Amino acid sequence: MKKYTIKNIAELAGVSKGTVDRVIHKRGKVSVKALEKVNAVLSEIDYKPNLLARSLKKTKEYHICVVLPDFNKDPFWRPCFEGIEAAVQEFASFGVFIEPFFFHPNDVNSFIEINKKVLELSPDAVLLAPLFYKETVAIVNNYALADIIVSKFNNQLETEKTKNFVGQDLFKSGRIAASLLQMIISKNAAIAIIHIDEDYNNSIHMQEKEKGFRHYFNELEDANYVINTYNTKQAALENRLDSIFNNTSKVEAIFVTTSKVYKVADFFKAKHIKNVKIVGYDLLDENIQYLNDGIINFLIHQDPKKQVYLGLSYLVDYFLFDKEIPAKSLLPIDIITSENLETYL
Amino acid sequence: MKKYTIKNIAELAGVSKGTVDRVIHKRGKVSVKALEKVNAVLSEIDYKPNLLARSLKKTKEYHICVVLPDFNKDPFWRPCFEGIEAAVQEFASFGVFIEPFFFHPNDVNSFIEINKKVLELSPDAVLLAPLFYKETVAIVNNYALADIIVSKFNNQLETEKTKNFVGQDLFKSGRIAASLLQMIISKNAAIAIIHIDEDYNNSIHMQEKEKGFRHYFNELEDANYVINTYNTKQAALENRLDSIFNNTSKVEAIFVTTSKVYKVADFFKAKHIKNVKIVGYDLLDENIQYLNDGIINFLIHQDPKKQVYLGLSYLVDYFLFDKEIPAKSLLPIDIITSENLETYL
DNA sequence: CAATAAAATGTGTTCGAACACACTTTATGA
DNA sequence: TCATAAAGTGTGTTCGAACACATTTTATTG
Repeated sequence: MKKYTIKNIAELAGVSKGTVDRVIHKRGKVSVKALEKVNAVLSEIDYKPNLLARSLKKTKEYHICVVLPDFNKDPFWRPCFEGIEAAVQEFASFGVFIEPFFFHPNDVNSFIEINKKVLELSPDAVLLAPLFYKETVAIVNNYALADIIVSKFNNQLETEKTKNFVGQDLFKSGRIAASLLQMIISKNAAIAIIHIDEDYNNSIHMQEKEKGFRHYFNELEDANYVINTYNTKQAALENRLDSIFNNTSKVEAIFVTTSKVYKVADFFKAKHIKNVKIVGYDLLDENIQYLNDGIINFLIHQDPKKQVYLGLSYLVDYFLFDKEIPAKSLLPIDIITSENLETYL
Repeated sequence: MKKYTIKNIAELAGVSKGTVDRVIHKRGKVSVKALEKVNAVLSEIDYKPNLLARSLKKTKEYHICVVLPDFNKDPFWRPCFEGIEAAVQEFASFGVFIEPFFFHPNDVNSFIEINKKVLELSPDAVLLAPLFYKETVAIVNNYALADIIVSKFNNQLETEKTKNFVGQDLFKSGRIAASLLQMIISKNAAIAIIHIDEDYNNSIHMQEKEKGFRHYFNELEDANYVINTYNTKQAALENRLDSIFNNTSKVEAIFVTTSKVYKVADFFKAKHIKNVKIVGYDLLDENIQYLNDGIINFLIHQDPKKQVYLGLSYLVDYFLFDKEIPAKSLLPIDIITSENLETYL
C-alpha cells in the first residue's frame, strides 16, 4: 500500500498540485478536463492525506472549555477533573488548549454565570455537564449562535443544538442494578430506592435509573417485589433511614441512584445493621472502602473520567483531523464488585 | 500558556535554531556559554516540541507485524483481527503500516514458521500472541537480535527481552469467576473447573485462572466447596460431561477457563439440564446467545480487540511521539451479564 | 479582432522540527 | 607566527498539505 502525496497525484494526473488541491477540497475553479484527470487518478489509488502535515499547516490554536461542577462540592466530579488534566497534557503539544470551569452543583445561578463567562471567551468548543435542563437549553442556544460547538457528558438532555453526548444509558443502568440485587436477595423481598439530592437537579438522571430499575422487576413473571422510592436531601438522610429501618422493617435491599451511596453505608455501619444489600454508583474513595468492607455489594461504574477524556478526544480529533464526532457515545456499564474493583483503578 | 518554537527559543537565548536543536537533542558541539544561555531559557519556559512537525519531518514509514492465531480455527481471535483492522485504518495516514500474520493455534510449527517469515520482513515492531512458551522465548530472542521491538498481548509470558504486555491479570480473573459463582450457588456446593484445549498450549493461561479460582474458595472461612478439575479436548468433551453429570451428580456450577464455554453450554442445552450455573470467558456470538438464554450466567470479558488495539497504539505512540511503552498494561476485568452485555457490543 | 473580463492553472511560501552542510571561531602543533 | 585541525555556530532545505498570489488560458463583448 503505497503512500501518495498531493505531488504524486499531480504528476500522475498531469496537472499541478494546486489543481489537485482544488479538486480534493472542492474549491471549484477547475476545468472539466482537469477534474476528470484528477478524479481518475484518485479513484485508482487510495489517497489518504497526511494528517500530520495538514494539521501542522493549519497551525491554529484550539481552545476548549469544560464546564462542570466543582469537585470540592461533590467528589463525584473529581475523576472528571483528572480526565481533563490527562487531556490537557496529551493535547497541549497539538496546539489544543483545554480549560476547566467550575460551578456549584446546587446553584443554578453559578451554572448560568460560568457559562456566560465561557461564552465571552468564545472558545472553539465547550464540553458541558448539563445539570440543569431549562438553563442548558438557553445556554446551548447562545453557544450555537456564537458558532461554538457544544458537547455534553454525563447527563443526556435532548436539546436541538447539540447532538454530541458521551455517557451511559441510564435506564439500562437501573435495570442492571436491579438484576444484581435480584441475584442476592430473596424472592419478593422489599426494596428501597433512595434518591439523595439537594435540589433535585439530577432528577431526570435519577428518574431514568429508577424507571429502569422498576422495569426490570415489573418484567419478572411470578414475582412481586415490594419497591418503595424515597427522595431525601443529604441532611435529612439519617432520619429518613431511621424511619425506614425501624424494628419492623423487612427491606432487604437498597438502590441508591447516585454516587452518594456511601452516605447510606455510613448509616448501616453506624447502626451495625447487616444483611441489607446495597447497590450504588461510582468509585469514590468512600464507596470503595464500603465495597471492600462488604457493606456495599455492587457499584456501577459510570467512569466519569473516561467520559470527559473521550468527549475531549472527539473534539480534538474533529478539529485536528476532521473526524466526525459521534452523536451519541454510550460507554459500557461496568459492574464492580470487591473482586474486580482493583482492575479498574 | 504560550506555545514556544525552536525559533522563539533561539531568539530568546540569542543563538541560532541549530544550536537550540543541538542542546535539546544533546548532540554536543555546543559551547558552555551557549548551552547555559539555552538552558536558562528552557528552564524559564515550558517547551513542548510540536509533535506534528516532528513526526512529519521524520517521514519514516513504520512497519508493525501482528502475529496471532487464525480466527477461522478459533473464533476467540476474531475480535483481535477487528482490533487490527481498526488500527490499520486509524494509523495509515500517519505512515504506519500494520500487517497481520496468522498461525494455527494448535500447531507449534506454524507458529515457528510464521515468525520466521516475519523476522525476514524485518519490521520495526512485532505484536505477538505468545501461545507457546518455549518457542516464544527463542523467537523473541531472534527479534531482539534484529533490533525488532516485541510487544505481547493476551498471554503473559515472562521473557527477558520483552517487557511490554497488554492483557489481564489471569489469577484475579479466576478469583472473580469464583466470586460470581459463589453468589448464585448454595454453600459448599460441588464445582467443576473445565479446561478445554487441544494440546494444552494455553495451559499456563488456564492454570493461572484455576489458581485464582481455587484461591478464592480456599480463602473462605467456614466453607468447604468441593472443586474438581477436568482437562479435556474439544472432541472428548461430551463424553466427559456425560460422566460428570450422571444421575448422582451434585455439581452445581461450572467454571470454563476459556472462550470455549459455549461448547459446555451446548451440552446442557441438548440434555435439558438446568440449574447448573456456568461462568466462562469472552463475548463470542455463541456465548452471547447462551448468556441471553440464561444457560451461561456470567461471562468475563477479556476484550481481545482492545488488547490488540491498545498494544498497537502504544507502538505507534512510541514511534511517532517518543512516548514510553508501559511495561505491563492490565485491562479491567469486565463482568458481563445478560443485562449489561449490550453496552459492551 | 482586439480588448477585457473571467476562468483555470501553476508557483511559491508557510507551518515547526530535524538535520545536512557551510561557515566562523578557537585551539594545537611545528 | 602561520598552517591546520577541531570545535562551535548559523543557514538552508526537507517533510506534505494548504492557501495566497501570479500567470496563463479561455470566454465575452464592443
